[in-house]
Amino acid sequence: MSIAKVIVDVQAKTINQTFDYLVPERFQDIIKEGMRVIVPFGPRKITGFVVAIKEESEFNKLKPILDVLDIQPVLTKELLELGKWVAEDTLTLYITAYQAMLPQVLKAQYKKELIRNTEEPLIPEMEDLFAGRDVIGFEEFEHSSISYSKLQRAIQDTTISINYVVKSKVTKRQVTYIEPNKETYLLEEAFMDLSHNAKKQKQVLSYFIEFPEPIEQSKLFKLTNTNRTVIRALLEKQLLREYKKEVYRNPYEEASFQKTYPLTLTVQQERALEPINRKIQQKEHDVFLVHGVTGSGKTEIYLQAIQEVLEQGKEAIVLVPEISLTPQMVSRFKGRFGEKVAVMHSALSNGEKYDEWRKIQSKKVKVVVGARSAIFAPFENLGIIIIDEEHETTYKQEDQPRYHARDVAIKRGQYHHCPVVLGSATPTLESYARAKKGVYQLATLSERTNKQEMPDIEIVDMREELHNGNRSMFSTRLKESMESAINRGEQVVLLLNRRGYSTFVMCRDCGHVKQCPHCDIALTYHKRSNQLKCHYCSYEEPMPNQCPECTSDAIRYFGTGTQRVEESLHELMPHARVIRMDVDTTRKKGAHERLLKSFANKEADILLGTQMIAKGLDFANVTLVGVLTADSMLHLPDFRSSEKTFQLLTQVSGRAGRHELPGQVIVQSYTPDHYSIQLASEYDFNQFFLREMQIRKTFRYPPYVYLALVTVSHPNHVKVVQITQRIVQLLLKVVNEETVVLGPTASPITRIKDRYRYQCMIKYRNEPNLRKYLKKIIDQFADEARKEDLLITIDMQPYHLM
DNA sequence: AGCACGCCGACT
DNA sequence: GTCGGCGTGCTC
Repeated sequence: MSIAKVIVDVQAKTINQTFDYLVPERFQDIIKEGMRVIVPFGPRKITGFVVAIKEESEFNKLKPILDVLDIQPVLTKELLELGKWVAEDTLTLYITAYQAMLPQVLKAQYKKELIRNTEEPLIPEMEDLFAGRDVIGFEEFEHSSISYSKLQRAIQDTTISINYVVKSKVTKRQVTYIEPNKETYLLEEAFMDLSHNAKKQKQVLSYFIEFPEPIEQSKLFKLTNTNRTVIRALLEKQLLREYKKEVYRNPYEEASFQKTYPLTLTVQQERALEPINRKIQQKEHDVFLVHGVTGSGKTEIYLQAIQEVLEQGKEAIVLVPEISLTPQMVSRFKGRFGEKVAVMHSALSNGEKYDEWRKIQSKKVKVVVGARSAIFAPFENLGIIIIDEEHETTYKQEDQPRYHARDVAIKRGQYHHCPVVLGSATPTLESYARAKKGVYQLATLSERTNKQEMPDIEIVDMREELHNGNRSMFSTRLKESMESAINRGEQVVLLLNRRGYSTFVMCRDCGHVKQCPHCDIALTYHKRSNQLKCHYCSYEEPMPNQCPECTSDAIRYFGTGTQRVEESLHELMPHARVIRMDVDTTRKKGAHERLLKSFANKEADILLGTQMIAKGLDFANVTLVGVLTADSMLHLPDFRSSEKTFQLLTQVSGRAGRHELPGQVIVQSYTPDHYSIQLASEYDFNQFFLREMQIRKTFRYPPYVYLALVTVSHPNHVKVVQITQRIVQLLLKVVNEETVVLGPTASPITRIKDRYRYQCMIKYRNEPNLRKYLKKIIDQFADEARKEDLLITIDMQPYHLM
C-alpha cells in the first residue's frame, strides 16, 4: 500500500510540513502528485495537496485519504516545486503558496453539521432544534440557547454526531439544449393534433420539423420568440427532450477581434527580436530587458517571439499590469492568436477565471495574457515568458505570499530553459542595472515605429501661478491649451495623480482634521454618500455639520479628488464634455471598457482620471495630455518616489500624439526643478538612471542593497516597541557587519484597526542565511504571538514600506 | 487554525 | 450538578 505526503489546508506555522496518509486501494491508480484530496485531520476533515507518493512512512498509525477531488492534478510537478520555493523565499506557509497558484474556486469551504443517529427521543431542546430533520447546520445549534455540555453529552452517548463537510466552490456553467424526442413524422402528427390556440407550441414544433437537431435553449427562444413555459409543455408531452451540457464561460464571447498579421519590423525591433528568437530555438534560458520608448513597438516584438514559440509547439505567458486597463492589448493578442489565447485578470468573475484556467490546464490554449498571478499558469512546455511594463509595482503581491512575479518568471524560465523578456519604457533601476552589468541582455528601442517625435513636455510652475493670483488647479497655460485643442476638435487626457492626496475634512476655524478613531490616518470624504470613510479599516461616519472640537460650522473638505476637478472643469469650461475615470466610476463590471469606448468614439472632449489612464491607452485624436499635480507623490516616505514620478510622467506623455497629429504635454508642478520632473520632460532616461543610482548608493537603497522589512503589530504601543527592539537586537547579533539593521521605527501609518505598528528594516548585500535567522526569530516569538495578540510579518524586497 | 480536554470558579 | 471561560497540547 502506498503513502501520500500531503500539505494540509491549515494556516499555522506548526502545521507547515507534510503529513503522511495511506492511499486506499480504490485510489491506488488514481491518485497523483499535485491532486487535491480530503483527509482526516484530528476530528476534522480538510483538503490538502498531495506533494509526493512513496512506499514507506516513519509513522505507524496512518489514517487513510478519504477522497480525491481532482481527475487531473491541479499542480504540475514543476508548480509543486515552484510553490515550495515561493513559500521558502517569501517566508510564508506552503499551503498559502499553493493556494495562490490556483483559481479561487478550487479553495474549499468547510462546514460543520450535526447528525441525529437515533429514532429514540432526544432531550426536548434537541428535539426542538432538529424539528424533525436528521441533519442540521452546526450554526443552528450555535444560535440556539442550548448549552455546549448538553451537546457533548449527546455526542458521548452517540445519539448525535458531528460531521465535518468539505464543500467545493466550483460551479461549472451549464447550457440547456433542446432536441426532438420523436421521429419527424411523429412530430408532424403531433403538430396536427395540437389545439388551435396552442400557436406557440406549433411554432416550435414546426421549427424542429424543419431542423431536427439539438439547439441551445436560449437560441430557440430567440428564433421562435417563445419562452420556457411553451417548451415545458412540449417536454411534458414528450415531444421534445432536454439535456444539459457543461461549457466554458467566455468573457470575450460578444467581442470579435480583428485578425492581425505580423508587421514588418524596424531595424531596431529586428535587432531586439533576433537574440530572443535564437534563445527560443536553442532552448536556453536568458533574461532580456527591452527598453523601448512608448510607441517603439515592443508589443510587436512580443507577438513575433510568441509566434516563434508556437511554431516550436510550446506555450507562452504574457504578464501585463492590470489587463482590464488595456483592452487594446487584449485585442492585439486575440487578434493575432485567436482561440489560442486565455485571458486572466481581476475583472473576471471567479467562474470565468476558473474557466480560463481550465483552458490552460486542458491544453486548449497556448498563450495566456494576464495579471500577476498568471505567472502560475499550469503550462508544461513553456517557450517564453514576457513581462510587459516591467517596472509596474503590481507585479509584487502585497499580501502573502509576497512574491514578485519577475522572480517567479525567472525561476520558471530556468526550469523550462526558455527566455524571459522584460519590457518597459522606464525600467526599474534594479533591472536596468542588471542589464548594464550584463546579467540581463539589453535591447534598446529609441525610435517610434511611425517615426513620430515624442511630444513636447512643458513644465508649468504652479507657485508662479499662485503668485499671479491664479488659485485654481488649472494653470493659464493648461486652460488655454485645452480650449484650443477642443476648438480644433481634438481630445484631451487629464491625469490627476492622486497618490498622497485625498479629500480630508478640516475645520477652517480651529484646524481640526477628522481622523479615524481606529487608525492614524485622516478620514476620506465621499461625496456620493456624504460619508467619511477610513481606507484602512472601512470605518464610516456621516459628514458632520459642525466641528466636533470647536462647534464651528466652517468644517470643509479639502484636497483634490477627481470629483472636485470635474466640478471646477465644468465651471471653467461649461461646454466641454468630460469623462471621469476613477475607482468610483469604474466599479461596475465592464464600466472601464465602456468609458474608454465612448471616449474613443469622441463622445467626450476630456478624459479625466487617476493613474489608471496613464497606461497603454492609445487614442488617435488625443493631442494634449495634462498632468495636474506632477509632484504629489514625490514627498511620500518612499525611496522609490522619484523613480515613480519619472515613470508616471514618461508613461503619460506617451499618450499624446501617437498618430498623425502632433502631441503636447503640460505638466503642472510645485517643484518644477526636481530632477525627476526635469529629466522626464527631456526624455532622458539614462541621465535619470545615473542620477538616481547615485542617490541610492549614498543612502544605501536598492539596487545597491537588498531590503527586508519586519513589521510588528500589537494593540499596546509600548509592547510593540519593546518587541521590535528585541528583534533588532537579535538580528544585530547574527548578521554580518556591513548589514544595516534599522529600528524600531514607527510604520508610516502607525496605527491601523487599533493596532500599533512598528518595523525593523534590514539592508543587506550578502546574507545567505538571513531567511533562516528571520524564521528562527519569529519562531522564538511564536508563544507570545499565541498568547498575546502579537503579529509579526516579514516582507522580503518590500515595495511599500507601510 | 481549530478542536478536545481538563481545570476552575460561579451559580442554580 | 451545570455552565461557561480559558490554558494546553495535538493534528499523519
